Amino acid sequence: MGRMTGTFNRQVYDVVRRIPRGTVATYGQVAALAGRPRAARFVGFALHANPEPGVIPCHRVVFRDGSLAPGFAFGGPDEQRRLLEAEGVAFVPPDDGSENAGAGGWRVDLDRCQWRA
DNA sequence: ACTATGACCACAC
DNA sequence: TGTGTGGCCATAG
Repeated sequence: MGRMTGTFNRQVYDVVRRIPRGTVATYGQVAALAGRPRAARFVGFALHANPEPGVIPCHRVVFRDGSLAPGFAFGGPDEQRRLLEAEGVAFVPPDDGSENAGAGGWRVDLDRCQWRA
């Protein structure tokens, strides 16, 4: 395994690894903890290049809004939501009042489950 | 060696 | 209140 990760990515993975079970962190939050408050965008790419699936809990990283990533790599947003619910993460229905949506409408209750460093 | 692009978020107008 | 744009890491072609 050659060095395929730069300093920033390693910082990101290290932060994500420290997210406690049953809690979630936002991309911006991870970016800030990694030392790049304005690099939330690159956190997404860093996690997409997840070198150790199953080891790095990238499913605990969500949008600032609490919504999940549209193209989750482990089997779709529905799988990510399943993993989070299994850990006891609380979800809230869409503001619209329409709960027919799958994982797209439901969002994580950041008020209660966001990780605080 | 250079260009293009990708799981986002905060701010200006 | 809504829309547009900048930020700036790493990888592939």
